[in-house]
Amino acid sequence: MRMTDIARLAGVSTSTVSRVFHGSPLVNEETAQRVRAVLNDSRYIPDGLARGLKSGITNIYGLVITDITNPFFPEIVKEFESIAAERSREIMLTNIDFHKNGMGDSVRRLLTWKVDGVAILTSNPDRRSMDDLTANSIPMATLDRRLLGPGLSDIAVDNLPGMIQGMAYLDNLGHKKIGYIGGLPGEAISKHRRGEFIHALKKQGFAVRSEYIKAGDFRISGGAAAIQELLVLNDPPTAIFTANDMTAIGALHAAQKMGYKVGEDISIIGLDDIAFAEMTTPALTTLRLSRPRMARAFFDALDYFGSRPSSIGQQYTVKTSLVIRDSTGPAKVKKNQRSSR
Amino acid sequence: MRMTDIARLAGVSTSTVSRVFHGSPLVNEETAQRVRAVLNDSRYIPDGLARGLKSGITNIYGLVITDITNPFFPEIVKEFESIAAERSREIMLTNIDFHKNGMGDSVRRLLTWKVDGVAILTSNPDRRSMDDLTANSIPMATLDRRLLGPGLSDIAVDNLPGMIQGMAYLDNLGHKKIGYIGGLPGEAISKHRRGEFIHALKKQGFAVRSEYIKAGDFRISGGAAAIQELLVLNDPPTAIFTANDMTAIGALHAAQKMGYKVGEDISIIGLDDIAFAEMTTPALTTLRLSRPRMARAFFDALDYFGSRPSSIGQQYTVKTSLVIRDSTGPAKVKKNQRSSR
DNA sequence: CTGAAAGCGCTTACAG
DNA sequence: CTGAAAGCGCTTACAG
Repeated sequence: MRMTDIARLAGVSTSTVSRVFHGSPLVNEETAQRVRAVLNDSRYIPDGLARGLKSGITNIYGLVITDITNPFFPEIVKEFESIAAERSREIMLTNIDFHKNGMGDSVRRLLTWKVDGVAILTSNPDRRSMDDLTANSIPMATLDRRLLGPGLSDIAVDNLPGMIQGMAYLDNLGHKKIGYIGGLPGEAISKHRRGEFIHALKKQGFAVRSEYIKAGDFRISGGAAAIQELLVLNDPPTAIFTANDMTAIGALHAAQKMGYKVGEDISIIGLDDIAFAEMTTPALTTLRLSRPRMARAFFDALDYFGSRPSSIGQQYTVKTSLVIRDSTGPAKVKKNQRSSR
Repeated sequence: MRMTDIARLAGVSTSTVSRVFHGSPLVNEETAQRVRAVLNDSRYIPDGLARGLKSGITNIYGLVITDITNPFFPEIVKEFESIAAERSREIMLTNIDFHKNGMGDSVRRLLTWKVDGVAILTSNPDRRSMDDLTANSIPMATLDRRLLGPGLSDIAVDNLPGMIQGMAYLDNLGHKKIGYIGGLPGEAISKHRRGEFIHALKKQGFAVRSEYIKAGDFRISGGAAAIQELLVLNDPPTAIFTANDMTAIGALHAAQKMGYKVGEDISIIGLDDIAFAEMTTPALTTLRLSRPRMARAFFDALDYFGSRPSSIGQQYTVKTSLVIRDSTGPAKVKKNQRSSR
């Protein structure tokens, strides 16, 4: 059923149907009611292609994801979709992992569909692709890049509140020697996050010991490798922060394999609070990054540009907070350490 | 840059540009080369809206997901997207969890965008929505419903091979008493899956004991509740199959809380092999359901309809296979049980 | 082998 | 307050 059919049935022009459909006040109430009746009876569904072609607005937002199987992302996607559905927006999903051309292909496809905005959920979006988007006046929202521009907003993660809570909590438990397993060495986000760790460490009056700070890769394997190096030190840390939950989970398992009781012999703190953080044994103490808030920020960021796609974007920030579970506990004074004095 | 501009630059009509762009052989090679040069130089990106409006083909596939945060789905979505990208198809994602109108809104939105097909990744798609899709000649592929029709294919999961392997494996380990924690009682898939369990049980010559078969809900909580009932029996099972990994993980944690050593005192077998199955402690023995194969089947199912959206669909089947990890081990003869004789 | 023309289903100035 | 008309950027018979 096309708008033309509705118009014929209601005895008006398509112009009027279109106005009624979009709730324009420029229509006589009686006429509007008649049209609405026909619209409902026929269960009219508009043609998004025609509407988009004519108006230049598709109400589609593109979502560029690094790797949807990383449990951090589905929760954001879900919330984002939920908000989008409420506002009659669509989501076009592109996963860029394993695509040889990086973001290039994704963006090309998104441009084909004239999306109204793109949420880029990767820490390393490539410059060329972003330029293509800018050239076509398509607004973007990025993750933790902290760079703004025309049609470009950013959603940053502020780990400091959670880190500071975590340090105070560890201090209470008697910990003094705090380690850190970071993200991939090359990435800006890794550097920033490590900075936050050091800042919180100092704030609590803990010593900054460079041998306690290792790089990871945001994955299970990196966490496992790094904690092995830390636990093998002569005077190892008694508690360890990590750059994300995957790293913490890797560290947790590796420590267990080495014979440590996590939460007793060694305390481990994650970051993100993915759903599986409470499924590990012991359940993971972590810094929660609210996924609903992230999703809301991304949506707001894109929505903000509305009809002015080239206005300067805004910086949004989402804070973390400490969630205490069982992978942390009182600092343990090792018996063999005492006896060796 | 529109096609009109390309035509002007190349000194031909838009008809010719269109033909060249789509690789039609009806164009003189010299002309084609000239057009291709302009196409490349200008980095022409077609307008999907205009193309779709005119041709009736969008190359967009809709994906209807129950809950993207259930780790079973992202892996399918990822593979599906990867195949789609290769074939220049788009994915429009709709998550139906928490949407009051169930699939209704999702389908309405998908109809607005004239998607070429819809993959429905939920065990309970509502009839009305499917009828709407059928009425609009939009092909569908469903998950484990085992019903075909015009424009309707199905991807079934065959758990028997994995179940049978699992039974033989348990038999070797000396187990005789095998329990099962199923899915949500109402759903057809739960009934089917339980049937497969019983079939495999008999095939291995194990006794079918109704008190060993409990319902779950495909979630952590259901698995936890059910295993508590099983372990409290006078003569409890020594090994337990589950309807999915989430159920198994819930069971694993609950058993541990009750003081059981999983893999020693009690063996637990999951189903799916989600990524986190190897992250539990102990790592989960499970029946793997290949997600790449599932995704491929869904894509093929939709692709199959091509230009005949109303032809009768096909039944696809994906088999499971046993993956042995640490949540299973030799059957234990309980000391107190022996002494109580 | 190539182009002029119609038309997909809408929206939106414009005229009345 | 309402409608006729143009046009968004393509594709596709049709004619030559």
